[in-house]
Amino acid sequence: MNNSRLLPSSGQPPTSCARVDCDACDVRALTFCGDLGHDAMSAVASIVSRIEVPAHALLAEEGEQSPYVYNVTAGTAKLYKSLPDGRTQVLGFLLPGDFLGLGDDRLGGLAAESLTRVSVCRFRRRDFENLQERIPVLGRRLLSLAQDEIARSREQMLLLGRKSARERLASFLLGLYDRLEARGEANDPLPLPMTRTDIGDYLGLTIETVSRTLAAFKRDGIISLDGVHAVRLLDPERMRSLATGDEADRMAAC
Amino acid sequence: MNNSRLLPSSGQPPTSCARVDCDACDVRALTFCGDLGHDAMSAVASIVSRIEVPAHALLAEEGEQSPYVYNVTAGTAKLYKSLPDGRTQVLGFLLPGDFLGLGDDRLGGLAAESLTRVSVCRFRRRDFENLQERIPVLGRRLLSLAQDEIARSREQMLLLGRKSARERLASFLLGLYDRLEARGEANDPLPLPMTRTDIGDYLGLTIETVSRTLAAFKRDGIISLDGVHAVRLLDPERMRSLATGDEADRMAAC
DNA sequence: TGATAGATTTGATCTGCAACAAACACGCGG
DNA sequence: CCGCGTGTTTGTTGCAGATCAAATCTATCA
Repeated sequence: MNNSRLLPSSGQPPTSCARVDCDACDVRALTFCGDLGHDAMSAVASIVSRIEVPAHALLAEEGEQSPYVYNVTAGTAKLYKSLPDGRTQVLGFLLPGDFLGLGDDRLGGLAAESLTRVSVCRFRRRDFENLQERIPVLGRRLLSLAQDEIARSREQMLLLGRKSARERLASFLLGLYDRLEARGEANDPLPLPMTRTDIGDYLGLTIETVSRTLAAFKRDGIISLDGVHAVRLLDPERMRSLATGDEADRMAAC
Repeated sequence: MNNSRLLPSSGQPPTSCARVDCDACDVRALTFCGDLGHDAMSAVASIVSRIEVPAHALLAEEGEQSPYVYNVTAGTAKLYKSLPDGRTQVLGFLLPGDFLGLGDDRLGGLAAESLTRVSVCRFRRRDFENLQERIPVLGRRLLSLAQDEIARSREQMLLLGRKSARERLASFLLGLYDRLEARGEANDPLPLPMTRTDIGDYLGLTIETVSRTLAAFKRDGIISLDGVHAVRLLDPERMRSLATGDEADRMAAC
């Protein structure tokens, strides 16, 4: 069913392995490297590999601990888990600046797949854990990232357990909008690199419901579709009230 | 709607504040205190208060950062988040040995309420964070707990997004069963200190569906009910295959 | 440019669970 | 021991979203 290529986990990296220039990195502030001093940074730089990953490649597989952890610097990836019969839940989308490697070594683990061409900083998990021992601030930074992740997961549990399809879509679009905003990336035509299937699997809906709900938003003048992989939020604040359930769909018949 | 009493957050503790004897603590191994040396332990002991909390008291409220973090040593509590119109999602149940304070200071935060009488070790958040700075192993231990939490949350997202009502109930019962097992606590008549409403809000179902599904399990001979607040899992392995969706309900009509 | 396969949209129908309703159990205080 | 309130079970009905089906769009490549 999933015919993605798995990245070779050893040997030469798929593409280039240029010398790493962390000073020029524009997602540093978003991840664990942000507030490291010069010595810590060179320790990090000494164990990193810059890798270019093609679209639709597996970065990690379910059921086995990935020997690597990653920091995404460009592109988009998805994290997901599946049931034996194929039902799958997308747990989140990784954007530039996001870290992959927290909690994915527990229980059944999770799978990670690039949706677009993706650039990552790759670390051997062992090396990375050693570094944590030696650089206390790194551990603290990771704990902070882990807490963000926990808070985000809880918000998503509320969505999956209690929100309607409209509220789910609104939350999703707005969440992406805000995350890109925070990164200083373009979000006015909001890019949607994932398929409708990915969106449905993220929101606990079917692709048909995703499609119909987007069509309804368009009819209601809340969004405009710019092809299949881009949306414009015509009224972000209206969208925000839809997402939180404030708006009890008062103006359905306008 | 929720008329629980909020614990006084200052002044004298609700009940006793006996001198703390961490050596005698039987949940130490389960939480962050587990592998601390003698010095670290006395540093922890110097900032802890042992508190007895009555049933149905709020330990933390949504929308504001609790000035405390807690370690549960006895009893059960629930964590939850709500939407403005009252729909609520229970995020988890705290059992003895569970830590409360990871990620609850982010975003809208969450509420925590005791279901039974609960004993906790309470720490002023500030004190606790200072301690983290001074005792590196503490931070590492918390990061590990945070990663467990992330993995558990992901499993729950899969449940909420993709599992049927039967699978959800089976997962819930089995999860509680296994957690009590891991703590060396009684689980054969499996105690259910929470209400059907709590279970429904945890699983993204209504109380009626919870009740009907339990009744169906009973008819199918998978469980027996021991009053309303205790269940016996008559065939844990059957339950396990139900929970993971392996069992495509092949034997419904027996 | 045209053929082809996969993705998306749209339509029709079905169903699992929600919503509403009412009977029932049980714990607690008088 | 009774009466009351809250929580639970059971019955009935309705609907949001799933499922099944088919038309349309889009991307890719010869």
